[in-house]
Amino acid sequence: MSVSPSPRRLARQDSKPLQKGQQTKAAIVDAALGLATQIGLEGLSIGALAEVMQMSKSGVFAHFGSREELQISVVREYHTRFEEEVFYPAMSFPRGLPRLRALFDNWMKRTSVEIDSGCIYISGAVEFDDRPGPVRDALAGSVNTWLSAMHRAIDIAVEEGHLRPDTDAAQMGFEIHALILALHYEARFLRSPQSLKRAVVAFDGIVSRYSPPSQADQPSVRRRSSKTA
Amino acid sequence: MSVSPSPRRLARQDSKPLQKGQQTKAAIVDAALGLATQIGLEGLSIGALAEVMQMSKSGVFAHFGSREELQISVVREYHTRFEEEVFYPAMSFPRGLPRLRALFDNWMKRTSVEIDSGCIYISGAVEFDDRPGPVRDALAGSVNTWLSAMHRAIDIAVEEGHLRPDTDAAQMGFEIHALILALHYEARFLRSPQSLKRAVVAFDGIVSRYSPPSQADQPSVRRRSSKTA
DNA sequence: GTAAAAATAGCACGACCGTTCGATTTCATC
DNA sequence: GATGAAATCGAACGGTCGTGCTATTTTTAC
Repeated sequence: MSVSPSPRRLARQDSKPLQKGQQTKAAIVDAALGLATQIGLEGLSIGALAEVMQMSKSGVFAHFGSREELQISVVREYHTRFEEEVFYPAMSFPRGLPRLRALFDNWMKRTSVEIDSGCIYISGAVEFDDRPGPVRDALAGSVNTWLSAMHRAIDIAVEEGHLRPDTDAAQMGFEIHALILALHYEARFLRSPQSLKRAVVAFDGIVSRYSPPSQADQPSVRRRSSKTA
Repeated sequence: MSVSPSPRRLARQDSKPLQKGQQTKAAIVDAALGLATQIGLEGLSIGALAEVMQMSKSGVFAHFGSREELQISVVREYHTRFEEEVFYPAMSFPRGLPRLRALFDNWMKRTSVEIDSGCIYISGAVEFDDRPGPVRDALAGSVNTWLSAMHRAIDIAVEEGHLRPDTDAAQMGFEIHALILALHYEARFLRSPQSLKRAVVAFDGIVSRYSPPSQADQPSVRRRSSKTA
């Protein structure tokens, strides 16, 4: 947690004054997220987490009451950061294609370029696709929220005339999602250095396929603001 | 193993006659593969495997000598079946686009339609992307072999004139691979029933983008043998 | 400063893990 | 059927796991 959740904030309103413990809980979740992005939500163990935090196992455990609750906290924290680093920054871009492209760019960076790479939306999907329960629900809920946001961005691009009027947002979203998954796979597992470039090229291909026929036959080159020029 | 490895076969040539044990070892690997496709290679435990096989833990263990060797055996078995069910059947299709499409169709079915779905090339990639060792090597080797085979199919389609001469096989392979990953993700984790259709539509989109300009502007509809007609 | 409350530590439990080893059973071969 | 080898079992070891208890320390509130 770079920005502390300001423990004093909730001192008002009732008798629960949000003590110091909440602060260390946030620190624990932060460390847990770091571990989870490397070894997965299932690989996350309270013992290892306690060692990183230099605390006792039971001290860590007491903050959550169960391992499952810890995992859910991690998913929620990841959701928050994903919003902050991928979604909100893209919202300041102009409606339509520029915004959609910003979403994709941020998503790519978040997923496989950053130091602590490894996306728990991807690893978690593999770990929990056969395991029902609250962790899976939290995971799927976050992913669906994010995918819906992307669909909305596509719809806006259609409204703005940047994409064909008959564009199926779910279909195009599927194809964009696919690129992120392939980027994650080939960059992280196969260690193919070309994959980032491949994802960008493929994204341009998708966009050109959904572009209205009025535009050039091959608008596949990058055009961030060339439309206004 | 539906077809037994014929224990008598090696009775010649030297003193190792390939006893009955090899047969049960094959049965163990078969059961292990079933477990691994559901809970992953990492989730595979010798105890659970022994229970399925109705054997003692040590009886199972003795066939492999280590858990890692068991995992590698599972990867090799999966590789063999993947070849048999995806690669070889497609080889009987005509060179070029029909064969490439057959590869994709078989791959789709294998990956997310069959009963025991869950592809260890996908789950394994997530589990071992940060964990070096022989299991990871075996996994990456198999995947690379398969991806290379697909690249060759693309190159053949170029030779046959079914795709543009400047087609980058690695790029197009990346995009096709992406569709399989998205299909696995959305069908298996998000349980979206539309995903198979989306993958097919997206594949047609990719093919049309790499099709030579001589063909129609929108050859995105299925055309298995319409070219000859 | 003192007392209540919250946070943390220490310890132990039962369960499962991979692995080892010696005993025992099953098999292949003469 | 006897014999040696191969396959399998049973029990145990050290380890880690999540979790539940009871102290003890630290923080908060008056």
